[in-house]
Amino acid sequence: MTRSFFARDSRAVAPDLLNKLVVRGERVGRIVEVEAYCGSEDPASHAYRGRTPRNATMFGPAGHLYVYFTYGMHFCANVVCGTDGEASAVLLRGLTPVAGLAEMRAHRPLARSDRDLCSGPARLAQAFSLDRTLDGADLVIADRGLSIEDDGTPPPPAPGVSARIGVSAGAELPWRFYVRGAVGLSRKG
DNA sequence: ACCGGGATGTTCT
DNA sequence: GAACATCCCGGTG
Repeated sequence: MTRSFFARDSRAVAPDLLNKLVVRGERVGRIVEVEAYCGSEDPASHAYRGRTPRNATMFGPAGHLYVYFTYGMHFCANVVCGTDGEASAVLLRGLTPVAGLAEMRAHRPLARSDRDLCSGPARLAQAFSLDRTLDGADLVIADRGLSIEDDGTPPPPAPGVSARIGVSAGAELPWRFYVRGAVGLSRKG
């Protein structure tokens, strides 16, 4: 994808990311669920209370990956959006496994089925081996072998929209977007 | 199928 | 010292 694709408000980028591909070597997944986080205007965003060492990548230029560690054991991955200094991002929450499933399984030994390889933000991070070493990777130039690609499949004309999952502050904001009925959603829908 | 609780440690108050 | 953009397992129905 181009830099300008990401350099918009995360609430605009999020639905446009649906049906795009996450590519890392043999591993490929189609994006079916995302959430937008909007910097200073969003109480659920890590950037709400300003810049810290942890969220520094969010404040940088668009098109880079922001990876954070949570619950003492999980990584989650965001795509940085907006303009430099703005701190808006899109959380990747669910992918349909497309290729490289054997490699994904190897990194997700506890997954009950292939449907669960990438059906959640920490699950897909595990399946694609996304950790701290990927924080800041430039997705536009396939930095560290990771990129987001367009295979010509358009986003759904009418995506599912709901409140974001697992947040307390800003719980009412409808900034989760998903492909209805897709394999790899973090919840049935 | 659905629900409840424990794991585990970084980050910020 | 509390909260945390979660996951997994084992219980029950």
